[in-house]
Amino acid sequence: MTVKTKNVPCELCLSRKFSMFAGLSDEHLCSLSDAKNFISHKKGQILYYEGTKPLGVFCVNSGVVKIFKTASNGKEQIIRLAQKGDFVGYTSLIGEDVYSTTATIVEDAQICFVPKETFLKVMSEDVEFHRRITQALCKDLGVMEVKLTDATQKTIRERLAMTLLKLGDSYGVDGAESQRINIVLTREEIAGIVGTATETVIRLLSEFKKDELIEFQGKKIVILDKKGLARLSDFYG
Amino acid sequence: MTVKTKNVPCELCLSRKFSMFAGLSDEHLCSLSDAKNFISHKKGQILYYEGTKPLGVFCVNSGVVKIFKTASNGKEQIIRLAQKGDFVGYTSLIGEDVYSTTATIVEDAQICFVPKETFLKVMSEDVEFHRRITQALCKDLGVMEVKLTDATQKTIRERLAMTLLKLGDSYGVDGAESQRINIVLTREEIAGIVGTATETVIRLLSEFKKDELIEFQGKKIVILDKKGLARLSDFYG
DNA sequence: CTTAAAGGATGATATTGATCATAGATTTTG
DNA sequence: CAAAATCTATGATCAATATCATCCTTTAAG
Repeated sequence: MTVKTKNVPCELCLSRKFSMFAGLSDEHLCSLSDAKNFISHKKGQILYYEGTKPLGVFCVNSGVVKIFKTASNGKEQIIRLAQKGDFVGYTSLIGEDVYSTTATIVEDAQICFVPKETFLKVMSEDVEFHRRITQALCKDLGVMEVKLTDATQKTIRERLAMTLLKLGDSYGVDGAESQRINIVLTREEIAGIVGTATETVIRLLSEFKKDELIEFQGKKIVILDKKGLARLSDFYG
Repeated sequence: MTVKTKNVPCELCLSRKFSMFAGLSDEHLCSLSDAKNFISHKKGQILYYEGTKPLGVFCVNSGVVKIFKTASNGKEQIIRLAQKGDFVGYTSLIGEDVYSTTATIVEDAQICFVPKETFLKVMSEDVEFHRRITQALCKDLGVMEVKLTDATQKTIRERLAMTLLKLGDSYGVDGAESQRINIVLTREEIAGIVGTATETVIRLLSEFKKDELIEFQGKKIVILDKKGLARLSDFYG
C-alpha cells in the first residue's frame, strides 16, 4: 500500500544532492518542498502505466524502480533501473506525450512526486536546471545507442556478462576479492534487462557459476571474477 | 570533394521551416546565417567520426545522412537516417561529450555547419528553441526505447518488414497501388538498420519479393503490399 | 500450517539466423 | 575498355537460443 509519510523538506533531502535538483535556488527548493508528495512504495507497486498521461515527475529517494516496455509478445524489456537521486517519468512529461514505459517498484522505495506545474515552472525559470536536464537527456540517448548496438550485435552470453558488471557498478558492495550485487532481481527480470528468455539466463548463470565467475548468496549474485566477466562480455578479449 | 557553395541565408532557407530552427527571431537567424557554412557533400563522405570532439551542429538541407555506431565485431548499427530539416550531431555537442556515432553521407547532400558557439548562444538566448530541442530529445529517447525493445523481442523478419514500412513513411513516393522507397541503400546498410547480417537481408528480401510484398525497381524497393508487411511485422496479426 | 503461486532448474527439441564459401552481376577506376 | 572492387545472390553448415515440458524449491496467502 502507498503510505504518505511526513514530507521531508527538499532543503534537507540527502538524495537531492545526487540528483538534478542539486544546485537549485532556495526559492525553487521551497516551492518543490511545498508541492511535492513523499510516498513510501512497496515492491510490486506501480508508479505509472505505459500509455497514460504524466501528471508529474517522480524523484527516487531510496529503493529501486524498474522502467520497462511491454513487447508485443508480452515480455518486459527493462529500459533502466532507477535508484536514489534518479528522476523517473520526466521524458514523457517534457515530451508532452503519454508514458512510453511502465514503472514499478523492485525494492521498497521512498519516492517524491512533484506535480507537473511545479516541475515545469522550475524548469522554465531556472535555465541552469533546464540545461542539466537537457544534458541528462543527451547522455541517456548515448546510453540507448550503445544498448541498441549491443542488443543487435552481441550474443546473449556477452550481454549477460555486461549486465552483471553494470549491476555491480550500480549496486555493488565490494568485498575482499569479490563484489556482491546488492539488489534482488528474479531471473525473469534479468532476462528483461538482457533481452532474452528466462531459461537462457538461468542456464548461463549456472554456467558462469560453474566457471567460478560468480556465486549465489541467497537471492543475490556475487561477482568473483570481474576480469573474467569483462573478457566474456567483449568481442575480442 | 566538399564544395563550399555560396551561403543561402537562413532567412530564405526552405528546409529551415521543417527544422527546429523554425520560429527563431530574425536576429538569431541572422547570426546563424553569418556564422554557418553551407557545404555540398558527396555520397560516402564523412561528417564526423565517433570519438572526436563536436565543433558544431550539422543541419541537413538536402540529401541523406546515416548515423551509426561501429560494434566491436566491426558491423555498423545504423541509429538513424537524417534528411531535410534534421539536425545531426547536436546531442554530443550539448551533452559535452565526444561523438557517440559516426555520420556519413548516403545520398549527395547539402548541409549547413553551425559552429558550436553560435548554436549554444542561440540556445541559451532563445528559451523556446531550447525547449524545442529538449522536446526533440525526449521524442528521440522514446523512439530508442521502441527500437531497443524491438531489437530484443522481435525476429529479424519482423524487424525487416517494419524497417521497410518506416522507410516507406520517410522516403516513400506513392503510386497507384504501391509505394516506391526513394532512397538507395545497399543490403548491407539495410542490415545495419535492422541489426542483422547482410545475407539474411538478401534472403528475406527475396522471400518478400516472392510473396509479392515488394518488388525491385533498379536499386530501389517498391512496397506492393503494405498490409501484408504490417501483418508480418507484428507479432499477432 | 496447508495450499497455492511464483521462482528456479534442467532436459529435449526445433528453429532462427550467423558464418563460410563461391559465383555472378554491376559499378567504379585506372 | 579492361581490371578491380563492390554488391547481390545462393547453398551448406553450425551454433546459439527460443520454446515446451516437467519437476523441485521457495515464498506468499488463506
